[in-house]
Amino acid sequence: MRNLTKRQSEILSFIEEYRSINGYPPSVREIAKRFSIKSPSGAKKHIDALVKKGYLKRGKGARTIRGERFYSDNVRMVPVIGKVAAGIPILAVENVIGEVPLPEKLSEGKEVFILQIEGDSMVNAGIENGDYIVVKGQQTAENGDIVVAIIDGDATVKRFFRKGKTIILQPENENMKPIEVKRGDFTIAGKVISVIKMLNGKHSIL
Amino acid sequence: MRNLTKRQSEILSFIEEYRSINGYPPSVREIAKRFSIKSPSGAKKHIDALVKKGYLKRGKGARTIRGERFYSDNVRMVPVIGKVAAGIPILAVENVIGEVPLPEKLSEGKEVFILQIEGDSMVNAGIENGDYIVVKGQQTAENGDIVVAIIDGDATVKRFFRKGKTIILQPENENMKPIEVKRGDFTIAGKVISVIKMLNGKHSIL
DNA sequence: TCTTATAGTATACACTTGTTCACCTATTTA
DNA sequence: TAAATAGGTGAACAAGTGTATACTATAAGA
Repeated sequence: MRNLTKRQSEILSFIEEYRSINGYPPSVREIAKRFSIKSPSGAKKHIDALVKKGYLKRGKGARTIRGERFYSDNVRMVPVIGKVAAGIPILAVENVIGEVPLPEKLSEGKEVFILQIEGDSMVNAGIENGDYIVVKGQQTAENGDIVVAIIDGDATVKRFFRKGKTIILQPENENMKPIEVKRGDFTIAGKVISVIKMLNGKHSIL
Repeated sequence: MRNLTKRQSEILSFIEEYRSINGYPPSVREIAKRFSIKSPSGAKKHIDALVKKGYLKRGKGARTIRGERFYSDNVRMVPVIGKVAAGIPILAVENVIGEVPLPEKLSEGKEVFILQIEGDSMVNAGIENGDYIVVKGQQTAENGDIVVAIIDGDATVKRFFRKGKTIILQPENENMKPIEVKRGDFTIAGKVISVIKMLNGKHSIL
């Protein structure tokens, strides 16, 4: 990546901003208009320079300016689950207290939901009381995965291990002991794919 | 939002996917081609239906299809900053490696950006190597805030304290000592408002 | 039965858009 | 000094693109 002139940098910023706001890139003439350049060829020179320096790419046809960076801007609405009521499936509408739009990489797969953590059993994994976890709904897990497990109707977050026929749910807290599950009323609700910590005032994601 | 027909749903998905891959939406004829519709007006009918049902909006000119749910006002595109190059302002385009849409509560204010953490100096605050922090750009801070500080061109994340005239940058790691800053080349880039931990495969938010 | 919505074909047209070419002026570099 | 780079103007043109119109056909509802 070579250095940009002040003008080129301004124009690149405008293209990014325009695209971010509108969802599609500006036309050459719109760029020219924004910078009071009176001829489309004037703006084109800048675009060509930005392409040459590796900041932009061009497709065929109208409005096909493309930033070299990858834009992961698919957004999916993800339900936020409140206190899980006993006997009601975790994703049932009764448990949903809100919805949050999350980007693709934070909401991979289809059955994704958000839970707020109560308790300190996973502090050593960086998951603290009040944090939100993004959970990918699945019924299986591999050794070492952090999972949301339902034991006798109560949801709990632990690290999952299977040793032969017994399943061990391991807290990440030196003051707490692992839970050994022997096929009681036990299901895996999902796997934790990311953690969101709110440090602002209300500590709320909604 | 009214229901979509199977065909309309397919076409909406294609538009979203195309835009996600290319950075700009498809033209009417490209949509027609993809679905072996032999006339542009055939594809246009579907677009009109999707607009009517509230899933798409149209601008003026070529390739100005806009997905309605991507750009609801409670989502804001937030730049992801790569390695901060010396001498270049942290938010300059040269440092930006991508963009991620974040919900309102995760992107409050205007000058918000995302940084990836290098190092373990804040582990006791639940901020670990590889985590992403959402930073609200501001030049001041209050005692106890976790801030991104620039010292001699290097960006560092620490807890901020001011005692009289000296500023103390406190790591959250028992193995590290606090840094005392005496008004050298020191600026605050922003305050950390949330932390995003990626536990999935690639640990990448992009 | 009539109406509406969905889905598609074919043709035509106007406007948007990208691009090229010639020409101009500074500033920087070899 | 000559050459390259950056920045800009103006006119003209070809291709891409959106849209309108007319026509056909099927399925669902009132």
